[in-house]
Formats: sequence, C-alpha cells, structure tokens
Amino acid sequence: MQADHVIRALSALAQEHRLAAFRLLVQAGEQGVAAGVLAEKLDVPPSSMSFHLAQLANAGLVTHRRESRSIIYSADYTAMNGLMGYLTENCCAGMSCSEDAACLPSPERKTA
Amino acid sequence: MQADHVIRALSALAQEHRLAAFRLLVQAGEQGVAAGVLAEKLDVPPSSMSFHLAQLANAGLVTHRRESRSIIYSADYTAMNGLMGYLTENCCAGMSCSEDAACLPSPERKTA
DNA sequence: TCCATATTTCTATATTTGTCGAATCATTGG
DNA sequence: CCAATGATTCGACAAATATAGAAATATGGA
Repeated sequence: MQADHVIRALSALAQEHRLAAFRLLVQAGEQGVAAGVLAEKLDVPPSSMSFHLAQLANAGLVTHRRESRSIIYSADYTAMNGLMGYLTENCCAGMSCSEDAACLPSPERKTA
Repeated sequence: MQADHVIRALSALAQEHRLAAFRLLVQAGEQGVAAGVLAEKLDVPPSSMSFHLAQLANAGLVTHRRESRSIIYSADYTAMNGLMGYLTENCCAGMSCSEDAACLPSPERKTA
C-alpha cells in the first residue's frame, strides 16, 4: 500500500460520520448494512450518507452490493489490514504488531 | 482514546506533507528533527511546515522542544499507540494485534 | 546592541470538504 | 405500466483546510 492510497484511507476515516459508519460495518461483518439503515442509525440524511459511503468506497475501505432495492455496504478487512500494516511499518518505531496479527474478517463470529 | 480525539489524529495524518513528516519523526526517534530540517527535506516553505506541525501537535501526535534556535519535533509513540489501539479495537473485527504489540519508542536504537 | 538564524503568527487566497433538498435512477409489487 | 421504496446524483452554499509571502518573535554570536 502506497502513501497516496494510505492518505485516502485516512481521510476517509477522519470524519465523524464515516468513522461511525465504518465501525458499524466492521461490527456487522460480512453480511453488511444497507445504506438507509446506516443513515438512520447515524441520523444523517440519505444524500449525505451516500456522499460519505462513496468516500469510504473510493478509499477502498468498503464494498457494496445491491440486494433488491437496498444497497448493502460491508467493510473491506483486507483494505483495513493494508492500512494498519502501513501504519505499523511506517509510523511505529519498527516492530510492533507481528506478521500474523491482523484485522480478521469476523470469521466464525455471528454475534455482531 | 475517544472518537473525537481519534478523528483529529486521523485528520492530522491524512495529508501528504504531514504523513511524510510524521514518518520522518518516527524514524528519527527520541532525538527528533528540527522544523527547518523537515521543511527542507519535504520541500515545503517554512510557514507551511509550521502549519502542518501545529496540526500534528494539536492532534497530540508530536511534541516539540526548543533547542537553541531550533524547535525540535518528535513523534509521540504513546499517542500513536492509542490511535492504533482504537483502530484495532473498533475498526477491525474484534481481535488482532495482541496486548503487548505496540508502537515502541525506538528504545535502544541509534541508527536513525 | 546589532545582525543573522530558526520559527512562528498573520493575512489573504485558492481549494477541498461537508451539508442537504430536489431531481433522478433502479427495483419491486400491484 | 404505475406507484412506492431505497438509494444516488446534482446543485448550491457554508465551512474547513492548504498554501505561502510578509511581518513578528526568540535565540545566539560578534
């Protein structure tokens, strides 16, 4: 992951509503959350939510799929891992989180 | 570390020059780097560099001390750890970097 | 004290970002 | 095909951010 991409990811997360949305998506796991649900939960008008989700998508942090009338967003754990990797490698003093430590795609979890 | 603070930290890093500066500061370790040196290395006018360093300082990611005529900036590893901690806990799927994994303050290193 | 160096603050300006209603597009059910 | 639902795009505007020269503020040396 290169600096340019990292900056987009950081910018994407550096905003109240987007950080909150991303957190919800991470909690939701693979199944994801519909745009409208996010808008409602975060108390943000649909058009604004759409704007923010587009930014997250542009940064590669989320993916989306249509499901009937809804568009379901889900967190992209690989991208998040990439970001974390960059930060630990470049913005921490050398070592830290080991190779195998990573953002896991909520594998067998079903709680949230 | 709470969301509000996290957002300021992310915003601080979400900028080309600031990310680059922070990386240099992390590499430099405890001894830090003078504002002017950063400005020169990044090819940014002093006033602009000052602006960016103020943002990093405001986000708590760097500290500064005067040393003769220079003002030396250094990365605050504790703050960076806090940020990483928040991200792993809230933006990754549950577990990942274990408790002991962290951004170390370049302990006995002297290379850079 | 006077000058040079190192930085910051001030000021103005250009650019980017966030907001949100209205209009538009896609999908489903009747 | 038409209406209803869920979401995005458009457009206008407000607010925050980035840039950088000029002026102001420390510090150290002659």
